[in-house]
Amino acid sequence: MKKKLATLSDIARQLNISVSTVSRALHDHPAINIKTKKKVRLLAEKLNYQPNLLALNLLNRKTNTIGVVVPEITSYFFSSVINGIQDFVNDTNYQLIIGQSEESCEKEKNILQALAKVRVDGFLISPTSETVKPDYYNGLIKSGIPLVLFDRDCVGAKADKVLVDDYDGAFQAVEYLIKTGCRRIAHITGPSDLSISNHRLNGYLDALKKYDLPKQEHRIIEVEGFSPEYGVKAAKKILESPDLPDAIFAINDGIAIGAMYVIKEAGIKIPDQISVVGFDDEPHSSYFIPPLTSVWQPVYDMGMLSARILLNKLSRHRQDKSLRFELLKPELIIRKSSLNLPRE
Amino acid sequence: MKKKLATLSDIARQLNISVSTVSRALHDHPAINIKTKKKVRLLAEKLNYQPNLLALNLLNRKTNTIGVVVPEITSYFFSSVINGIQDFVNDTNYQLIIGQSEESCEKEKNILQALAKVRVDGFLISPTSETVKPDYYNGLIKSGIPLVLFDRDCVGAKADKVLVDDYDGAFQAVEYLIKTGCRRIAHITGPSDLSISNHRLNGYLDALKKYDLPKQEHRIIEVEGFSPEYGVKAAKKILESPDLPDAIFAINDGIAIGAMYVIKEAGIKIPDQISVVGFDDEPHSSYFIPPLTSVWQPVYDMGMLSARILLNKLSRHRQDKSLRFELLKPELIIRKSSLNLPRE
DNA sequence: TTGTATTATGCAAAGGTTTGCATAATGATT
DNA sequence: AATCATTATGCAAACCTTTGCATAATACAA
Repeated sequence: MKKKLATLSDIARQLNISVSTVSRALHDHPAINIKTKKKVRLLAEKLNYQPNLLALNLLNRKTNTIGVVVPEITSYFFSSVINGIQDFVNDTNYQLIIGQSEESCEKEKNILQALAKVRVDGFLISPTSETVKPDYYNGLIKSGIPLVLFDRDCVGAKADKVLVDDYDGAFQAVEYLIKTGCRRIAHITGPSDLSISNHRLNGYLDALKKYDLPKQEHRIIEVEGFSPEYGVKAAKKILESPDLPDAIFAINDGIAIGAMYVIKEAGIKIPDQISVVGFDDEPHSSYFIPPLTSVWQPVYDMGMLSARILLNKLSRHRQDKSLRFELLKPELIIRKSSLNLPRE
Repeated sequence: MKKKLATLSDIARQLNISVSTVSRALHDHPAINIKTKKKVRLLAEKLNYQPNLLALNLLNRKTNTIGVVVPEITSYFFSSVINGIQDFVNDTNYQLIIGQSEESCEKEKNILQALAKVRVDGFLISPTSETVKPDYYNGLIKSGIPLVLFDRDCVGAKADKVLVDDYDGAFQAVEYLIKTGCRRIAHITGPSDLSISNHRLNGYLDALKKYDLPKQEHRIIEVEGFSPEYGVKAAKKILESPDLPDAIFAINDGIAIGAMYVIKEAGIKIPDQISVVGFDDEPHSSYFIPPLTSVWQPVYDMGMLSARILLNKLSRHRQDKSLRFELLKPELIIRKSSLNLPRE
């Protein structure tokens, strides 16, 4: 049943002319007689001729496909970035192939390998929390496949990078907490190999330092994942201590939401007793009670920009060695899970 | 810099044998001398020979790629289905190309067209809420591209279908509400062209009927979208009326969450005064206070199964005309946004 | 009529692989 | 020595398109 589509030679045969003439006619080549062109176009239309992209791929040694590899697609964060990528790519004739590394370095490598095998023209990658060495990335780059890293950094990778200024976002959040009178600010941080964890942690620490607040080890809790259940765990640990914090700055909204749940269940008032601030500003977050204060990130723009940089690089065949490093600005969105005015 | 990878003819030249021998040697063809095979394999290894898939695609007239088209990827629901698809496909040598229709029939058509052009071997589609005629789908099928519809139905499409028994899920939810003493149950329904809206609405209506409760038009509110802000709008409308419901069954969790927000802000107690039930059982939903009662759907399995059916179909070259219709069972997850025991 | 310019078309290679068929080379049989 | 069977290899077509170069066909000038 697999209907064979019409090819150039079908048209050529029916019109008793050569394949090359047909090809040129359809491309409006000046050397072709106008009457021939008309005949060819008419028949092509009638036969619903579609150029065979597989043949073109082979000829041009490119697929017009780019590989996107993210830790997971079920999170609002990454799916929104992909959204931005999609929207940019939509206006081009590129297609997206998407892979999930599930935070596994091994798995990431397999995906990259598979996608290199199907000859994607370039990569957009957000490294796993395990990926610490840039070797494999650099191998791909060296073999001629350009690559843009987004959201998460991998130090030493010779790739373009589009990141968010996590340090700044964290600093804003914590400075704001301090200005509203919080003095015992806890931080729930992420996997320590992850660039964003460290940048946010540093932002937190530097904000404390700026206002001469002590760094207190026991107020820094590390979690291994980003979903609410890890927030629940962390918050329970925090509440066990008799020395309660007056604010919690969580590495992301998922964690913050888990924490809020535990805190409210324990009968502690948010924000009167404890302020809570998240990171990501997920759409759901503003429908919690109280709505969650959070650091918004330009996720969609990050996707758009990453795609733009990659496609731009692909379009200039002579590759220039220059690498772009973009640092997008996050923004603190203040809602009711934190105070508006200094406490008492 | 674009390094050219080794080809069969590179190997052949160096070994002074023909390309076909090399090809056969690498495929362990019985007619090839064992010593030749060894030589070839050794050199192939050394040159890091990778078969050029573009050439194979052209030769086999297939790409080992399948197109997935969903209304949006940023929702938990669809991204989880994709997750299931990915996981199934991972163990094969198929790749996924993903498109977003954004609930626009026009856009969906464009995507399908583009993907057909790049010669995907098959489609996994969840139709938009606008897609009412199956013509374009059937066109694709007729042209030889198999197609599996998931989650949302399109009546008349001659495709395999993997759906969830939305009717049953809604019926379960509403029957449970009735059994816990609710008598004035409102329903927030979705776009009326959408199969899932109708099935859930019918489940709601039939449950009422079974318990001799009247269908009350003013308790049925239609929304055009699935995110919380639509739930807010709908709930406001419901609260305007003096005749408050004692339960709200929302078409999905997003709507339910928006509604809960408004209800709680209005100082109405959940579930004491109004029970709220959603649909989808998103991970966030259990961290609201009160945690949301919701109808869980086997999203991941739906993805897995859809992919399995499609790949199965692709593997048997003689296509059989038989179409599968799978109806997966949802499950009511009772939490604290609804009563456990009959009221009063 | 011959030569030159102009215009329109075709040939063939390239891109990399697989595979049916033909053939070369070897060994065995009579 | 001649014939046959066996084993190993190569040729060429097919998948479909683009494009440099050659050539055919026509018109025009000398």
